[in-house]
Amino acid sequence: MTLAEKAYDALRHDIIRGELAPGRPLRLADLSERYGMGFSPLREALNRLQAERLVMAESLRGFRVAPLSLEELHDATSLRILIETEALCASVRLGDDAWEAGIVSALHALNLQAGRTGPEADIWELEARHHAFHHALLAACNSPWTLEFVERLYVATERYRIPILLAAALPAGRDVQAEHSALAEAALERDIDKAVARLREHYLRTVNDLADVIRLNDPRTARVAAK
Amino acid sequence: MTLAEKAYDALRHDIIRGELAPGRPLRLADLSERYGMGFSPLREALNRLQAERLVMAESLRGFRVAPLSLEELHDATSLRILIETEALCASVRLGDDAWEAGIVSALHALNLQAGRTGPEADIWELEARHHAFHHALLAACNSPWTLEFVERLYVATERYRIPILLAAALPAGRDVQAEHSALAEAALERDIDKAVARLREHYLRTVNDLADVIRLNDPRTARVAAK
DNA sequence: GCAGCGGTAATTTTCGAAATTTTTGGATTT
DNA sequence: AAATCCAAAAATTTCGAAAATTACCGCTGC
Repeated sequence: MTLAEKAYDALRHDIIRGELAPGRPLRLADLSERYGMGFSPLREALNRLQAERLVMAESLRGFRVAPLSLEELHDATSLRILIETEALCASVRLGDDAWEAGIVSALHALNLQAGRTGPEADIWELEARHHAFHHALLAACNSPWTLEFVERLYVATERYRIPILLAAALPAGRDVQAEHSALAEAALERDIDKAVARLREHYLRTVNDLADVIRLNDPRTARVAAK
Repeated sequence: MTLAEKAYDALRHDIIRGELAPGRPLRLADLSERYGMGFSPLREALNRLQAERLVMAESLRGFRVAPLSLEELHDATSLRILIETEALCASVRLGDDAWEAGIVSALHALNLQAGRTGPEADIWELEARHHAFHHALLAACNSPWTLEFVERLYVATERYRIPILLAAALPAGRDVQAEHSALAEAALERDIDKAVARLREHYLRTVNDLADVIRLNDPRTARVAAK
């Protein structure tokens, strides 16, 4: 693995997890020290991330972490629902035994981690298994372009979930694991309409929860929201 | 404009137009001579194009122009229809006077160029206006993510149209300009169902024409197709 | 005939410094 | 006091060479 690839993985990892905060300038001298390499591999990684919209670049003024906005969250979620519901339809139609097994396996692993508490509870392991579960549902859709866009939108929206993940601040009255199980159940039963409806509901609830948290944390709306 | 940006534009341009053929290795020494710059800006451009799937990279083995395949054409077209029909719905719902004017203007410019013959006929100017027309239809959808994906899929499918463009080899019996006019008409009438149906038809006809030409040019299927 | 093996050439990758541009801070002027 | 300008500092961008890896080619041995 080349240094440029390591730089890409490390930067992407740190941006997605929020260790490099949205909007933060990415100075080459800093990154060079942080990741222990020269400018060349870093610039190559930054250019790749720029094309993925995780990094913004301005001519002769360097790079910064792409900012977040409530508008973008809604935009990305709407498109996600459109693309993922279509992909889910295709997967349910085309999925074979391996697809079913992948869903069962990913759901089980996700539930195991979700049930862990104390020192075993690792929010990032949970996040990885959540990602894997959603991917497993769509894996049989047989469309590389769809899977690429799904991945792009997953990453784009994952950054918005970090405050909730870190605070473990899910609203009371929502059982996300039950939603996942019901989603898997509908898919395995090959009930397209039910599966699609549950996927859409799952995302709409998530985006609403996220929007609430973001509004609460936004100083401009904090007073209004606190009413 | 930095050299890296010039390199990105030039490489993208040459790949899309087929001047750098699909599958061709992109050696840095060649590119350095071709574009008159050092390795650094070229590598940055290649990394951006890799993220856009116009270039494939393999660790320590350099870059090559991304190959084409009939499967990818069908995959990209299906997804294009899904995303663009949704974007067209939104545009028809949200579009204002400027949106309507943009469509009328782009259609007129496209028709002007399509009518030109002899030395005035410039296939690449026609292509640019075709691109602009399709963009104008969706420009009011108010979704940056959608527009990015539309652009990605347009570029991905444009490479397949080059043989037809260069040969001016459209099948007899198809009037593409009439399709464009009908599409614009339905959109301006705010008839969502009609506009969406015409857009879908437009793309399905195109992909069928392209598939025919590709099969004809493919030595493996040439004999069968010639029957 | 051909699979394996060295060694050379070609190529990619990375670094460090030079060139270029932007930013900063203070002195000067209006 | 605000605006302007200039030089120093900081940052990005680019180059050219060094380092590392792969590809090629003739050779050997079976």
